[in-house]
Amino acid sequence: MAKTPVRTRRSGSQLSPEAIIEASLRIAARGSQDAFTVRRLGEELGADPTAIYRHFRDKDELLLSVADRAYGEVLEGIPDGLGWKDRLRALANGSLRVALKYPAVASITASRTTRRINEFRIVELILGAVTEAGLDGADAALYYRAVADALLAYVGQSAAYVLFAPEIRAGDESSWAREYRMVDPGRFPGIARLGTELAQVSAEAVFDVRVEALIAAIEARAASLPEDATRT
Amino acid sequence: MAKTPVRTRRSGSQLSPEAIIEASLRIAARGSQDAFTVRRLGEELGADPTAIYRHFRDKDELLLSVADRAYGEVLEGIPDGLGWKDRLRALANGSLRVALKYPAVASITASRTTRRINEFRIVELILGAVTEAGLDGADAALYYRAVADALLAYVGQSAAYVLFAPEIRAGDESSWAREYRMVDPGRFPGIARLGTELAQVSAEAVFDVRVEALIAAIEARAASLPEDATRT
DNA sequence: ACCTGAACACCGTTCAAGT
DNA sequence: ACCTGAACACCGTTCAAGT
Repeated sequence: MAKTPVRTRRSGSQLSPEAIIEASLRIAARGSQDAFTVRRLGEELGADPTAIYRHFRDKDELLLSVADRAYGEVLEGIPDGLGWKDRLRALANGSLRVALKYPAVASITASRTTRRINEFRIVELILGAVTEAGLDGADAALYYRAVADALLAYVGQSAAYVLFAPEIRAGDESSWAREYRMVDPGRFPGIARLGTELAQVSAEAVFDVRVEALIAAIEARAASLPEDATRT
Repeated sequence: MAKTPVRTRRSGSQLSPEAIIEASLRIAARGSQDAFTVRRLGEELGADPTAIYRHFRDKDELLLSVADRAYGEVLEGIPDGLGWKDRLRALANGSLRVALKYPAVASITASRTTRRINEFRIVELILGAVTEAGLDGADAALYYRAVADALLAYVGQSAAYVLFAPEIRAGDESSWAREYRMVDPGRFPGIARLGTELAQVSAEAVFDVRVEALIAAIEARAASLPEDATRT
């Protein structure tokens, strides 16, 4: 029984890069209950697992293409007409949303460059925001990188976390309520005093603090520049 | 030929958790040229690969123990007597240094909790810093989490990056000089205008911006509180 | 031109057998 | 009480063979 393929699309077997990317996203959307492997991909496509090597050099090239498709989903969710701060907030929130939708992709992509069209669009969006904030030249480049790398790191971290096996996650989550509540108050006074508050912090609030810290840093840098920085 | 084990410590084979952790750190310190696998660990110890299961439940439990040992190295590098800002800077710089020393460990630990002694000490250090900055209660807990998660995300991202195969890294690094220089200036004016500056941003400068943004956020939050926040 | 399937060189982990 | 080694259920990828 247990071996019948999910979708039997054999014989014809007309594969294409698009079909493979879409199948990858379907698998990635299943989160921790379905690993994103070449063999699983073959099953999902109703083809031999190695058939994808006819359309992508290796799994890494496929991954970058899939990630760029996910970037496209992020961009679709960002409305027009926002000021630079709200544009960055929309980018951050959208990135987190899409990363949690496809955690297997987001967790691997966190330190990668897709060098594809939607990444270009996101780079342009961030550059536009820091420029609108009043930065230019080396400053704009530096703060662009800080924002881009930080966002990738944040959402990649969140994605990796939801991918952990449930037992591991349960252990990590309960640690504030267990191990951290049993520390010696003499040796760890801060932990003992703030144990309750530490257990109650929400991931959303932490994410907000981190995003707002970046926005404030851009604003502070722009404010520290000489007035004549009103570029043409 | 090619099969002689690196260190033959057989027959006696007196393994211990400490010896296994130290062998793990030696392997992890070899970075991308030597994967941190159970089989490699057996070779390093001059024992059968599966012998470690007599001392650790599974690879994950070993990893957390190894990570906590690495946290100890971070703490050793932080001098006494620093103010809260310099303490956080020393923690950030030390974390990055140790993460790049043992990238295989740091890249996996970025979204984990070791629940071991040195993690407690780092939590206490950060809590002490935000308290000294003037935060308390839910605020202290929230900004603790923002700092801790951000640091883990930053150094984990950096560690994952140096672990990539050289070809992949070369492709990512050259992208600013190649793909990003060939974009259509009409469609991506920001990229076209700042291409040179983007290629020149250093990873250290980006890291600094991110760390200083966190410190400034703590300071701003503390400054926004009513005066009477001079706790007992 | 594209797909198949056996095969290779890897993983982490279990378990019966040794000492 | 601890270590060994065969074995299992996985990985990504190559390549000769099919159509």
